Amino acid sequence: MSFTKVPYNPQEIEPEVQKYWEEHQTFHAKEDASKEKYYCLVMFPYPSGRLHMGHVRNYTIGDVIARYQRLQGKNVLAPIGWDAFGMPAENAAIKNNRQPSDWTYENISYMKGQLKSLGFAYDWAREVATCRPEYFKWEQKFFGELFKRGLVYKKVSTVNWCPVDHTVLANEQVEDGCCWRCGSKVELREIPQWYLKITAYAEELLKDIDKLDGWPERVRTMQRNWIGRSEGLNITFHVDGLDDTFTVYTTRPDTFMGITYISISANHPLAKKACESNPELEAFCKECRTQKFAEADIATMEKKGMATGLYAIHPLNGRKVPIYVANFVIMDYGTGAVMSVPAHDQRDYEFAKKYGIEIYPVIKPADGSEPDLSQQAFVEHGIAFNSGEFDGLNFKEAFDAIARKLESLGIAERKVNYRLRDWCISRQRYWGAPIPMLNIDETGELVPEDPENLPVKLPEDVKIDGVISPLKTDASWYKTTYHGKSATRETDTFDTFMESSWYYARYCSARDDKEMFNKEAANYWLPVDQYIGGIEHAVLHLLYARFFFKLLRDTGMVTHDEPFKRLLCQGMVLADAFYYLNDRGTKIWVNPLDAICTRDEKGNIVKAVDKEGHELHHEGMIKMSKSKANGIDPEAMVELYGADTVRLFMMFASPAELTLEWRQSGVEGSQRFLRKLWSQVEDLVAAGKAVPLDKTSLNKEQSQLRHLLHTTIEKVTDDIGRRQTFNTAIAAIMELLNSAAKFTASDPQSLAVRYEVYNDVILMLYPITPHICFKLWQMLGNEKCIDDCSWPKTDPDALKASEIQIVVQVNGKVRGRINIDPELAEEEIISRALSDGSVRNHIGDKSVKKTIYVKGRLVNIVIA
RNA sequence: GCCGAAGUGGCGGAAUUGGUAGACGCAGCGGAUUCAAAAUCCGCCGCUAGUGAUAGUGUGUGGGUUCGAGUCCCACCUUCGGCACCA
Repeated sequence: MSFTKVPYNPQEIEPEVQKYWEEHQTFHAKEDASKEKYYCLVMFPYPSGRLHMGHVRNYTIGDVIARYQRLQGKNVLAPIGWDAFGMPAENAAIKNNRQPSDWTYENISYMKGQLKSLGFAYDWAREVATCRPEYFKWEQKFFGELFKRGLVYKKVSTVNWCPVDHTVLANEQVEDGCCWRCGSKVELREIPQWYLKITAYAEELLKDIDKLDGWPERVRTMQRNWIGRSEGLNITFHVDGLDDTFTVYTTRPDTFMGITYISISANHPLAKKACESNPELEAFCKECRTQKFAEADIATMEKKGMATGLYAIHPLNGRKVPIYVANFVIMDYGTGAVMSVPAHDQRDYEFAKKYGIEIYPVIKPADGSEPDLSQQAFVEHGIAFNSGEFDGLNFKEAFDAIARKLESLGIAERKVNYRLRDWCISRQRYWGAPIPMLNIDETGELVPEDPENLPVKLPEDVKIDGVISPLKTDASWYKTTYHGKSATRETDTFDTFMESSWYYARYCSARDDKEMFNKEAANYWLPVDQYIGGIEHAVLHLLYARFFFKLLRDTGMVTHDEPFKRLLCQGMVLADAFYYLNDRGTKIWVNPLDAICTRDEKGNIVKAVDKEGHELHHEGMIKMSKSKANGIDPEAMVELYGADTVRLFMMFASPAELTLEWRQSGVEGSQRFLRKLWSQVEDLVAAGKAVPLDKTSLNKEQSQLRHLLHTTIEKVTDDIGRRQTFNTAIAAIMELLNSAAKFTASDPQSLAVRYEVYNDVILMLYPITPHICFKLWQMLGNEKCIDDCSWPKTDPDALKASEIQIVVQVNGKVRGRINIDPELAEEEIISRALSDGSVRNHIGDKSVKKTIYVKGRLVNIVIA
């Protein structure tokens, strides 16, 4: 039989294989109690128009894991969908005078084609788009349920407000105190918004972080810090001369006897009361309220305060301490009032210095020395003094003693506080799921829309002007009735994080039209075994989703406590960035593919010019972004190299959690590897057909190749399955193939070993480069489709080596290598090591003090 | 300021539990093939000295523990990420 070699042509084979998968519905997932399930989830994309490399990296990692688990015999669910609500659709609508929905659906359709061209093994029958009423209907229904359970409330709160655009701005949309769109100065405004009581779950969300042992430690730390639990005391004070009290929160009751003033928020009721008779204070409070309150700026903001003229009575020593309004006290945390101990709190110290308030030390270091308060506060835990009956107590003793004393007076209680705030889910936007609440006009009562009237859909054919949401101007939409009474709909929409908090559960029965999702299906698939996405969601989405899952559990929808067992956060994708300066000195960024680079002999870029001849400045490797024009279009790369090359490069060039540097030469290297693999398989097929392997009659070379194959299978299995170090798995396969390529014998048993090697290599590469493996598997003469095959098994006989090399060190330095039978006794190995020529030279006439043998690795000879 | 992660050849990175530092790849250099180029194949490739065998040296810096340290401990430097008046 003649055999003609044809070059590897991904552009031809990839669409062909993709068509096969589509026609055979290869990746349709069905619940099957007899099989172990594996739910592999990637963070669904926002349909912005085109995939970017970050998506491709995320989804390639997910696809490798899903396909690997499939070969492991698991029943795999790998779904995909669209996080389809959000601002960009409204911006595009303004710019192009279009409907947000049309823009979104067109993008979905285009990006779906892009995903398919990358060969991802998704179950497309479970595709969801969160902007579809069939999806958000259930979210609205669930919201009504939460309202009835008391987990939803409406309250007035302070937000960034643009007076020109008549809209709320997110903190990120405020630039230097001005509106990002129109540039007018942002005001703070108090408007009513809907909240979900995530703080009711703060304790459990914190505690259950301990269970998430499949999550990166940094994400767990970030969530712990975000929740920010602290233990302290709420203490009530009387206001001197008034029949009025207020409460402070403190984590340092041990410093209680050192209070010299009280700080309260400008929004504190006491402050408001004091303002009534004090116009100067009123002006100051107003300034505090309108100052920019994005948290990052607060830290660097000048600490300012003003005396209210009111005094509080210290409940233990009876002293009158002044009450100040301070711009750094937040009404939303604790009680909005702080007992100030300048001797032992740095911020209080600075404030006291500035306003000439007494500093009174009550804690000294454990060594008994006096605290030095000349430059700064003494903030560490220590021993109480100047504190009467509490003198001599350490932090914990003083904390407890003072707490008990104040509790016995009925003016204090122990209190746990969280940094976490309730989740504001109102957005003054059009392109989101309407909040399904009604205001009954006559009574002002707030009620959720009846379930049978859901979904509350968005009006169609709207005019978006970017100033005011069409929901707020369309009376035919918001005017309605509720059980015969006239009512007004809520015109705000949900924060889009609502939709992404439960989509993974919806995938379990994505077409269900009777309920949010089918409980049986959800409890079969959930929790998600592996979740993959960007680190930017470390707190936001990943915290909301955990919270939502607990809500689903408490309403009886799911049985587990946590939605995501194992989490992988992939690193950013970087590329070279180049710019030149135009006549006005503005940086003009040029795409790296358009930069012609001259490199020195070490490969460093010494000169770069673009096509028009501008000399370019090389900024280095930075995150791919539109503004730096250094994004590499995945679609163009797939057209040029094929999906398998792109996938291989992404998985090989760096570990999944680290940044990935996009290098064209590296991509070409990946393609070179696939071409070599293709050609080697062709050579093997041309050399002859495989005969059954006879393990008893192998020569040394054949045994050695089999040994390498099976140790490689062991390593690759561990690297992909446990360690998730895909780059080292690929390196090990490359190493194996480098050896296999040198093995050209074509006697029947050699062919048998070579077929074993290539079959197993192709199975191991299948999760990473599925198209080429699909074809090569067929070329090797396998009849069963590779999609239905099993991961290669290691042969224990082949894992044993007949001879191993061990290193001989003298005083810890490598001086020789000896080949031994691994079963050899230790004394014999040491005696062989001692007789090695080079080792003998290094020992010379010195005496051997000690020998150390590390099994299968080395002998260390210690000499005087 | 606080918390976290990381510093290894020209570059991306490997070394999994304290045991051969630099796997694998990129770039580079030399050669084969070719009229030539591309592609492909073979070889070299941390630094210093040496024709070479080899020797010395080397994982951000300085100490320490150990037969043995990229890995553990202490101090410091740098970079990146997160949080930030949380009482």
